[in-house]
Amino acid sequence: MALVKPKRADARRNFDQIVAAAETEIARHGAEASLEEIARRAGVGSATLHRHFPSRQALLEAVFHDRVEVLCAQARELAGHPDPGAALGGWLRAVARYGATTRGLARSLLDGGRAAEPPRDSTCETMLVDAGGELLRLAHAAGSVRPDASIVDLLTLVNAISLATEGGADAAAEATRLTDLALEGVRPRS
Amino acid sequence: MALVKPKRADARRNFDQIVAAAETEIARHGAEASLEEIARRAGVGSATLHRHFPSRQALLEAVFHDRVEVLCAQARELAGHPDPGAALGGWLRAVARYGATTRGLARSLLDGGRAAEPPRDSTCETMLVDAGGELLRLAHAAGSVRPDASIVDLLTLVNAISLATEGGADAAAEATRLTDLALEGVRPRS
DNA sequence: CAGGCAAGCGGGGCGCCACCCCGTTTTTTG
DNA sequence: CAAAAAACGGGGTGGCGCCCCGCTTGCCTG
Repeated sequence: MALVKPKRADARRNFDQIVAAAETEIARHGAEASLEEIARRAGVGSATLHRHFPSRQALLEAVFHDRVEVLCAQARELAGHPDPGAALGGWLRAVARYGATTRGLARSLLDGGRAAEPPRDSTCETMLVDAGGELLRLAHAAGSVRPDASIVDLLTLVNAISLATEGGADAAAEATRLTDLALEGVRPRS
Repeated sequence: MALVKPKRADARRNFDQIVAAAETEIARHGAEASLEEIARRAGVGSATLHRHFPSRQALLEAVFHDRVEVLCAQARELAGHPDPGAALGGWLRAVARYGATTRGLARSLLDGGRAAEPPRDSTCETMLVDAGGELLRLAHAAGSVRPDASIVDLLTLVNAISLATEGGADAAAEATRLTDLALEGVRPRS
């Protein structure tokens, strides 16, 4: 929470240019976009890219941080909703839709979960876990969610759906439909 | 259905050796294993590998064909089960477990679904769709599955779960748990 | 405002990979 | 057994991720 180590002006400029270039390049070619190409489009040597982002995952986190923050803000907003079960469901649907339509995001979150590296705080994954955890807590209290469902389970499920539907025709609709299926269950309600 | 074009003896031998090498190499390094390394271990030039398998997907299909066939056989067996809903559920759980514990399989099925290439029949995906479709038909008839759930939906869901849990500690248990969650629904049963 | 120094830069090299060309070898066939 | 057909594989090409190291640039102090 302390202020970040101040960077030199050119370093910050390059950092931003790399993130911007990565954003368009990942949107075009997915999470496996060429780092060399990103550096080229950012007008930067490839060594500079690797210095700022020691791993592909680090770059992905930087690219998607803002978008994930938006989802977290939505979660905080929904926390005031009168029906906690509906709030949680709605948020999970939103997460699924977001992941399915934003190329690379789902893959990024998946790898983030398995990172062998120092699980630095404030990763996209922990942000979502924290924001969603509160919604789940409320839903649990209201008895509208199975008690054995954890937030990590739910996010894994939703993220898996994003991953599987990403890139298909009308990925948003597909992701929403599958999320509905998983939330309501495959067996018909009595 | 007709007999396949007879191959030369050495061609068949190399084919088999490549598949065997790919099997161990994919088990070790996942679906993105190095094709060069596979060729090397098979004692074959890389050109030979590319001649037999024009795409990575083609190789994956060859490697996993037998294992998928086993799953399909299980489905046919379960078709005689007295409770069609339980039969379908059990089979989907089995598919999830299989995909989560067999490195590369889930990825292979996912890419297979989005293949831009000639969707040749008898792919792993169509095999599973056919075998599972029969189970779903029976379950639908018995009213133990939501009518709007298609077999493609269910397999996509289950495969997504495999993909997300693959590689984690105790992937089988995790995959089974998430599949349960999706089948029963996140909302508690009344 | 000037000078020194550390922080940052990026060209270029290394090792690995997918994919393909084409002269050579092996198998089949009549 | 010889010629045609089929398959083989060494080696080339282009691209990539990653890193080393001599050079440049911005910053901070006096």
